[in-house]
Formats: sequence, C-alpha cells, structure tokens
Amino acid sequence: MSKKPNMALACADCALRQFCLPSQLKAVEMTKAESIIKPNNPVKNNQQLFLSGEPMRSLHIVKVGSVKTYVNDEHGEESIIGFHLPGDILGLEGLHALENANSATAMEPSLLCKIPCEGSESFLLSDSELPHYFLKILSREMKRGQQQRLLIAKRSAEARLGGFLLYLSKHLKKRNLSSNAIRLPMSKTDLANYLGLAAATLSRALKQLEKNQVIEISGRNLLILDTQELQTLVQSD
Amino acid sequence: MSKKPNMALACADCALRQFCLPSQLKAVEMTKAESIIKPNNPVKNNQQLFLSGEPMRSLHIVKVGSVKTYVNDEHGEESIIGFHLPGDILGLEGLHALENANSATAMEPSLLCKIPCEGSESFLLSDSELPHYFLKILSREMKRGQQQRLLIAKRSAEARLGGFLLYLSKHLKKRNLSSNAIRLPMSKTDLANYLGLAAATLSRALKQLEKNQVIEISGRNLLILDTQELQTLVQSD
DNA sequence: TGGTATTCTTGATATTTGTCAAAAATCTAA
DNA sequence: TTAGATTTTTGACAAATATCAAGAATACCA
Repeated sequence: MSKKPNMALACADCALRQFCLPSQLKAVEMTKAESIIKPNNPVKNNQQLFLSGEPMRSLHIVKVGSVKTYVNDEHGEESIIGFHLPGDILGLEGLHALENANSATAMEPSLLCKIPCEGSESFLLSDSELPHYFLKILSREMKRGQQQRLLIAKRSAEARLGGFLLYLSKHLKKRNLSSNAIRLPMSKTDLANYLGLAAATLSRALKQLEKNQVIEISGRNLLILDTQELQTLVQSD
Repeated sequence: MSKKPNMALACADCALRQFCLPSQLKAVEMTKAESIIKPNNPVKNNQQLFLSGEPMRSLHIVKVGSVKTYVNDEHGEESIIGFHLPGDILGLEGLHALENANSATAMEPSLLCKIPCEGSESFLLSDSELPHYFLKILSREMKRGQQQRLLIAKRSAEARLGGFLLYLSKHLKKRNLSSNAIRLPMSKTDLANYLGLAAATLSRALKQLEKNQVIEISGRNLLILDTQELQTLVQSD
C-alpha cells in the first residue's frame, strides 16, 4: 500500500493555503493541522453539503469549484445567502452554536476540505494561532457583509449587479484567476435571488450593461470590458 | 483619596456582564479584564466616538444609551450600518485590520466601556477564553447580518419595518428591558436609511401598522400591540 | 419660553421594479 | 443526438416605492 493519494495535495503544498490557514503557521502546528483537516473531498454538481439546522460537523473550505449557501423560508422558498469560490471558508456563521445556520449545495463538481468541529473543538479552541486567525476572517467577512447589505439596500438593480461583478472580479484576481473573462458559477435565477431582484430585472440589467459596452455576456460567460464604468455605476446612483 | 468611582461599577458587578464578557471567566482573568477595560466613559448626545478609516484604539461596549454606526459615501451621503444598544459590542468589523470600518456617533447621552486594542493585543490575542468568546460573538453577528440582509433584499417596506421592530423588541427583552413599550433611540430618517427606504415610505408604513392596530406610535414612543401579527407580516410577504 | 431649525408627514406624481405569460435558448439524460 | 425539462428573455402591464414640495410637528437652544 502506498500513502493515501490525499497526502500529495496536503495543506503545505496547496495553492490556496494563504486563504484558509495563517501564512506564518509554525511547522509543528502545520503538521497538526494536516493531521486534522480532511482535504479534497469530491462532491458532485448539485450535491448537498449540509442542511440548515443540522449539527455542524465541520467547517468547509472550497478547494475547487463553487458552492452556494441558502435558507428555505416557511413557504419552502429558497433565499440565497452567498456564493463561495476557491479559498472561501463555509460555515462560520454556525460556529457560535455548532449548528449550521444555512444549507449548502455545490454549484458544480467541486473539491472541499473539511475541518472537523468535534476533533477541532480542541483545534479551533486550541492555544494555537488558529482562533485568532478565524477571528480575523470573521471580522473581515462581517465587514464584507455590511458592504453587501448597503449595496442591496441603497442601490438600483444595475448598480447591485455592477457591485457584484466587481466583487467577483476582485475576488478572482486575488486568487490569480482570470478576473475579466469570468464563467459565472451560479444561475441567473440564483444571482437575482441573491441580489434581491426579480429574474426578469436582472436579465434587463445585464442587457443594459451590455448595450453600454460595460460587459459582454453569453450564457454564463461574462467579459468585463469597462471596470472603471462599473465602479462609477456602483458609486454614482 | 477613596478608590476611583469607576470601580464601583466595574465589570464584576455590571448588569450587562453576560453580554460582553464570557460568563464563566476565571477569577484571575476577571481581575485582568477589569484592569484593562476602561468602564463607563460618558459621551454626549451626537458625540463622535470614532471615524471610519482611523486606526482602531479600542472596542466599545454600550453600557447605557445607544450608538449608531455608519459610513459616508463618496458624495458625503450617510449610510447607516447599525444601531447599538446596551450590551452591544462595537467595532468587531474593524478588528481584522485594526482600523475602524465604520464611524460611530452616540444617539443620546451614553456610557461606553472600552477594551483598548494596543494593550489588548495581548488581551484579545491572549491565551485566555477571550478570543474564543469573541469568535462566538462574531459568528452570531455574522448570522444576524445575513438575516438582516435577507429582510432588506426580499421584503416589502412594511415587512422590513416589522422585522426591525421584532428584532428590537427581542433584543430589549433579553436584557430585561421593556420590550413592548419602546422608546426608539434613532430618528425616523436614520431608521429609513438603515432599512433601505425613503423617509416618506417609512412614515407611511408606520401609519399602516398603526391603522391595523399592530402598533401605536407617537413621536419616538412605540407600543407593540400585536407581536404575532408582526411575525406573520415578516414571513408572509 | 419663544424663536428657529430640523424632522416628519402628506399628497401628487414619476420611476423603478415586480408579475405574468409566452417564446426562445439552453441544459440534461436517455 | 434528440426529446423533454429547465432556465432565460421579452413584452405588456401592475404594483411598490421614490421623489418633490409644502405644511405640521417636534426638538433645540439662547
């Protein structure tokens, strides 16, 4: 028997390490982390990762692919909470109760790394740098959530879309992924839902941006032509 | 000279202790906390506590009174981020950068306790229970932020107002404060801003709820008559 | 306490966005 | 590859909310 194939892709060598673990983690702690984290779990398109209300078994980190989180209201209606791309940590909002606040589904075939919560009670709640690291991540996410809320509360349909596209582009750029030619991982329906718009309104907003030569769009393939104009749009309306 | 008058109101005896410090804090750590926290700083109505972009000197906890946080956009336009009542911790979204993400202003004469960030690098980042405690708080706040965003993204003016009033009422109840007869600490203008509504729309929504005998309102004095109906409103529309 | 400034309400109207339904495009699975 | 299902677009229209302006109420301060 050879070593587990997993080990070939363990944390120390992972291209996304800077996004999910502290960069300056001591060697000892790195080893410990790798012994606890279960890397590269494959999931199929549309596969459920967890359900809102369930006890939280682990934090998830997107290694490859994309995941959406959402809740179902009393009428079964789905409300999108967020979209998660490689390097993103899922489940932080459930940490306080060790219960999933949202449900999650893969938007395409993906790989997920898991940080178990039971074993990691001792991990997350250890004396290592981890708790402080997650504190930072949560603080950053909280700020981003506030900005997101403002975008939706105060801006027009077109500006909301613009703000989202800018965020997506920056997010991908940080990860050294193509940031102007983007494949949208989510359906238009889900994006509209997330932005608090009717699907028809989103469709019209996209068309309008295309007409103004700010973007080109064909199916889920998006090309950002004029970042500056997107920026202006988000601010000035 | 007698002891500082502050000490009479130190953390151990504070009625709000359960909202800002872990309940099971060891005696040693409690003493340490009290030596670091600066309690009961008085601020006047409309006094600025801090400005967005400034280096963060401390976390603030509302002991008495109320505070609003907000950002000013490129046109100087104010956008309300949140309202903060006794027991609430301010500034968590700035922790990751040790820079204030938002500005803050007292909405009435208030008392604030401060947890300094410099000295508290060693405190927040200590091996005590504190980092884990703040992790919990942040996680809870993140979840609440998501709920808030959904309310604004998906609900009508009346439902947004209803959702806010319910939140306010529950929040006060937890703190053993009057939860049906409420004095609103914020102006209608600020509340409308927060809810992503025009002031005129908020005014009409209030009137409608009053007409339906769900609330009574006179100036900033609010009486919740029918909590159940508020609940229904938030869900069913 | 009165005068002034600010906030709030109200009506008329404009604008944005939602709803609905049908057609077009796209995806999926046999 | 194709039939069927699903998603997306489009148009016509309805509904919700914004805007504006004026008057009323309220808060603030000397």
